[in-house]
Amino acid sequence: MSDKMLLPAHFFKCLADETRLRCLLLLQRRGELCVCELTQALQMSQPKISRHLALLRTCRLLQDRRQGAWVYYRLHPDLPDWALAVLNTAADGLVGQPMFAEDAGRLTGAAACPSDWTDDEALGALKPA
Amino acid sequence: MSDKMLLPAHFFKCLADETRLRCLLLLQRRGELCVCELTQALQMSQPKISRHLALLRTCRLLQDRRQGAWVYYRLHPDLPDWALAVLNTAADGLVGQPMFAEDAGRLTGAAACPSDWTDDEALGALKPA
DNA sequence: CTTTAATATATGGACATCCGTATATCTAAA
DNA sequence: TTTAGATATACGGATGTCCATATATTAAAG
Repeated sequence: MSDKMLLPAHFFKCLADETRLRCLLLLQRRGELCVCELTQALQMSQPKISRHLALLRTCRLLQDRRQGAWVYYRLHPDLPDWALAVLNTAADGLVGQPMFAEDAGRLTGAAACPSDWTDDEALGALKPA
Repeated sequence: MSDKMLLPAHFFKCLADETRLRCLLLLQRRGELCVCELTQALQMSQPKISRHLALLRTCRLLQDRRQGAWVYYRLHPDLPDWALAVLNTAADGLVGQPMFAEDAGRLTGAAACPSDWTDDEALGALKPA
């Protein structure tokens, strides 16, 4: 859990929890999501989601970006090739399973935070406030 | 841990231990190995290897085959497509890392059990003894 | 039946993980 | 500065994991 290289077994431990796996697969598909969107998609308590996201950030699987009151998470851009390949393969293979499909479905619904911006807008606007 | 469908998070938990991951990747490459070969390749105690293999068999990731005093393990033929795809992707991406390359290297060395048979010979011969 | 080699399991302790609940932090706006 | 919403962390307790050691099982050979 330090700043060392990502060990394969450690990486898989991150995927070995249903909450974390569902977050990661959703982020692999959607690119970037805030905590409240994930909370709504997975229908879990905010502290539970937040705790797992913090774990994934500490392990360098996720990167966070603060924008006002919201914190957006995405897959870490420095993820090793093998890890990204595993995530992509897992997402491709599991996207059809009900649990993950339903998570994605709940995401298209009500969006309480400004998540309908494009990435460029989200990254460029409202920052030099 | 029962006879239910393989849950993704449960599958990844099986990969989340270094010993189990090394066994699985070796089996993905070599097809079939006995306990003593794995013990030698990973340089770990026999009870430790055996315990992890039993876990993987219980979870339906591995299938075992008894041949005389030896027990051979291989990836379970009924593994779901998504699980096999993840294993293949992981093996492709990790085969170059020292730890896994060294495991494979120790396998080519001294073979105490009749592991130099082909699969056909191993499956067909010496059975109606 | 005894021995030996290969493999499996039992036991118990050290440590890690996960969760719900409560509370703290942070930001924007009033 | 107060308020409110979004997010993070602390605290305990229940449960799970991993290991080393010792012992049991199984099969072939003698």
